Amino acid sequence: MDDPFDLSDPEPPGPARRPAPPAPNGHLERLNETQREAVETVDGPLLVLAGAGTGKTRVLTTRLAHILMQGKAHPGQMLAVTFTNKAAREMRERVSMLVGRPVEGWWVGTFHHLGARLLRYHAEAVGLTPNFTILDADDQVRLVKQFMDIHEIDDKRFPARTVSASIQRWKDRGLMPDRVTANEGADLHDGRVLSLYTDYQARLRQVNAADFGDLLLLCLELFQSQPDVLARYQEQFRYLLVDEYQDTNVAQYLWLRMLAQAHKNICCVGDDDQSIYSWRGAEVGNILKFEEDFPGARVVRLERNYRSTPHILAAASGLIAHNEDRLGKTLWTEMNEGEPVRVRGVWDGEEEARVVGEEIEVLHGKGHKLNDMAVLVRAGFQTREFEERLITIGVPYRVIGGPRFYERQEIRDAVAYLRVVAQPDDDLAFERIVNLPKRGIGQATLQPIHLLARAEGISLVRAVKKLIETDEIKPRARKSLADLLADFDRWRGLAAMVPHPELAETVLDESGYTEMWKTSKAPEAPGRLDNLKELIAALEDFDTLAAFLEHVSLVMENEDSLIEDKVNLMTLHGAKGLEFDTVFLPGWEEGLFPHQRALDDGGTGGLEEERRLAYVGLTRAKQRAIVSFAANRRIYGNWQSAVPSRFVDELPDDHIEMESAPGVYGGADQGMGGLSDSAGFFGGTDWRPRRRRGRAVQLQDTDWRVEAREAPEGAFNTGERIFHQKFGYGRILATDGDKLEIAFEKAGTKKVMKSFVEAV
DNA sequence: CGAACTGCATTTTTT
DNA sequence: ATGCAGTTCG
Repeated sequence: MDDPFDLSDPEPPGPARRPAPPAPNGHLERLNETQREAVETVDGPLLVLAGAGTGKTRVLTTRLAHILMQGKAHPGQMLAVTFTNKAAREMRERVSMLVGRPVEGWWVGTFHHLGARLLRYHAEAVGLTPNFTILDADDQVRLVKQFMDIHEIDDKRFPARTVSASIQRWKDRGLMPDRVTANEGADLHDGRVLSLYTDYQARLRQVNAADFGDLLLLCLELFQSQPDVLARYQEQFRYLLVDEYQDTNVAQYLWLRMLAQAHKNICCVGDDDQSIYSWRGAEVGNILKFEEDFPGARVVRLERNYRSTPHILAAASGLIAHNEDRLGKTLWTEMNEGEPVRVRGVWDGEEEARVVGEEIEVLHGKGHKLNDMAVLVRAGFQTREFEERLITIGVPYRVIGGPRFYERQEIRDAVAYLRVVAQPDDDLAFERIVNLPKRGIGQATLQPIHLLARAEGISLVRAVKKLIETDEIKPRARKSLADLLADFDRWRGLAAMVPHPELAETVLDESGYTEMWKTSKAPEAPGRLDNLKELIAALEDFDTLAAFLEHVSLVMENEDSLIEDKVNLMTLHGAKGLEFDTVFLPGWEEGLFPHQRALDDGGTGGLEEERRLAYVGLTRAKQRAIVSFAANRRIYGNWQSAVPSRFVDELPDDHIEMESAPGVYGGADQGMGGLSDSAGFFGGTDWRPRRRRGRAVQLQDTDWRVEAREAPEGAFNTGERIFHQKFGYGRILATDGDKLEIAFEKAGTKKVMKSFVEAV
């Protein structure tokens, strides 16, 4: 597909080539009334409000298949846009499945992917060449950093990360530097951030690069400056489909609106109650005002839920009803009642993890798959406690959303080498590897190069070329640089001769990069070498080096095979779009969830977004949801008492069941005294959840009184040998308030509550 | 130029 | 507690 306007499908259009329909409308029969309406309302703007678990993906894919099979459009005339590559891939697969053969030539992908594709065809029109580099978040920050000093930005108050984020936010709103109002620009460090943005943008052009925001913004620029180009795409895209519309930002909205103008067949699918990304520029407003933006729009609500039990659904609905800013939906289901959502107070994070671990073991023992269970936390660091616990009890788990393959240092280094070869003016890549492995090129050498590059508006590599002719650089460094440039040239020559995986291997070897890790005695060095091998292997999957590099910038993803049976640990954000039989929702405490930070700088809106997060969490559960909160939590190394989240109180009583921690441990009297005066969390020994006055609490007070264990208070001395129910025998290393640091014979050194320890 | 030290912040994340 | 980044010293 080199011609952007080439609409041809591999096969000629027309009824003759339509796939032999297994049953013409067979796909529609598996849909309910409203789903069917959403699928069949093909012409004109359509907003599908798809509540959690209402079969959104099925509607989406069936709709696309329907359009194709009705012969309304051929693939090249359809554009379907998603946020993640995973979603795009799924859509591609499922539509092909429905149609009964691979669908080729349609525009499916992420906003950025499609934006990049358009820009490659029209790069010159926006001041780039077609092989422009796509900068990832890390590159952006480093580029910003280079301008910090020139603009005299106080990096205490405005670190490069923050400045970069501000630029991103402007871009999210479709604002190039000249469009940011003076007023608003002045707000940020007297306009210094804005002027940096101007320079940053100019620099991107100079080095033939685009950041993520540009992939959309430059499209907008293109469409504005070349109406004929826009017109041809408008004509081409007869049917547009947008997934997760509540997550779109202004730039994406503008992009869509422009492209949809001719045929106005745009279908946006989303759920305002699941909008949890405002902090990265998403505008819930887009979904709230769809009907204004596209006059005559139909709105279809998908409200029948196929995922969760009535109790779970009711709990989630009751919670989200506390939000004001919503379109409103009423989810219902025909499933059997199921279990109420369980809500459990525990003493501290450790107990929380232990109790979750026990529950997992019990369920697993009853034949439930670990894959069907998930622990969803508010913040990444919270997974640690659960990981430790799961390791101790030997339950396999995976953490979803950890560091990704292409974000690893060695991979980024290697990719930088490839970028330097493929994109000669790629400054960021050049800087990354210029002294890696060590070539004796430090700040002193780099500075004049930067100055020249800046002064003449040329790339660093070009500046180096000029400077090594002079004696401005010390001989040693000059030699190094000259050698390096010679290497670059040689590699570029080689690029035409050998397949790119081989080229990559050569580059990494000859540059000394591989050698660097081979000789490294760092414990992680062998792993890094393995990763480099994996990278070379990954190159085989691409036709060209350029294709690979685009993939690296745009498609950084984790693929953890779901083949092995493991418990899933992830953040609530990471869980959106997923579902599990059993969902654990720990850490429901004020300050942690809702997160203090969201409250502080998000105000009411921030709170509502947190509540939507809670809603997302609950609605991930098919069979069981277990919410928990701890009375004490260690935050940044020190213990703090905690108050249960307001969200706990917002769960409707009829659909929850308050529990004490099961098992012999459980809260217990011990240490309660120290707590009751601070947080008022429990009312003395007779602990009962706060503020749940007089309502139908399932368990009686007596149930809350957990069997007290004979905990020999204060009887422990350093060096003493003890026994712990879970960790076994050990020796006390130190005492720390209610806790003891103990060297266990099997489990290693841990801090445990005094109350769980018995003298031997 | 590189290694050690000190200080500081520490939500969420895709592309 | 911990990690990262910037600074300082060898």
